[in-house]
Amino acid sequence: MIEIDKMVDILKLLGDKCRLTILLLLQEKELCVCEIVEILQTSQPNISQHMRKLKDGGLVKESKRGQWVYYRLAIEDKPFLADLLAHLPGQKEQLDKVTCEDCC
Amino acid sequence: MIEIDKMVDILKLLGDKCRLTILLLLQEKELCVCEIVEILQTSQPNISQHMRKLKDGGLVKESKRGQWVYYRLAIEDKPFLADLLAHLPGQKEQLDKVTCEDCC
DNA sequence: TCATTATATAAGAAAATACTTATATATACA
DNA sequence: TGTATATATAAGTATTTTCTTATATAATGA
Repeated sequence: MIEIDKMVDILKLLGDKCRLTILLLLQEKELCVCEIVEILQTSQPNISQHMRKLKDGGLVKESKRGQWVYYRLAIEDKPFLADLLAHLPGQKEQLDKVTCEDCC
Repeated sequence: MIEIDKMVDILKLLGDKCRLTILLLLQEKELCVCEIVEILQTSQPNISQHMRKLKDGGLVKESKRGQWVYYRLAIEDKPFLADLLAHLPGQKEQLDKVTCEDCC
């Protein structure tokens, strides 16, 4: 059982196209900021700020490796979220477009 | 399968404490505007505007009966929403507080 | 028809949100 | 140590959102 306020916070995070797409991407595999920037075609600070919100909301976790910061999905404790994401189109094609040559 | 944009719209609707609580209430039974106003302790125009958003988003349906407008949940086509609501505390106690003497 | 009640709509204020540009921090490597 | 790259943070702006107050619409019943 989740408290309403907590759920509202989570749903606010999901109710943004950029962040929802990021979560879909992370479903496939962990990604670094620069990869997400390239896939979503937006600015680096924009993604960085979205990632901080997702991290603060407990939906992703980060691991620093070298100069890169990799983010991965962290919703094991929120099965309804996995169910929700499963109702959305996969983003594998988006991932194929980005190669490590581009950034990391 | 649902399009991302459509899902974002739905999640924006849910990412508000007032609207999310309304959906939880409607899970129990259909309610008229004045009942929701009393339970949520807010203004009538506020609820009326929230109901219009929920209606426009296809999450509730209305039936006019006399001077009253009753709203009911309309998420049969969105099973992930029912699943999500099931993870939240029920609102039956809130409903008990309101009697038909108060308004309708 | 007039007054009352329920609901909707309109307009405006205040707050929250998303994005931009500029800058700071941190790591890698020559 | 100095430069380049990746990421984060700060500050400002523009947009969106929520709520309020005032008013309109619609149904009821005397």
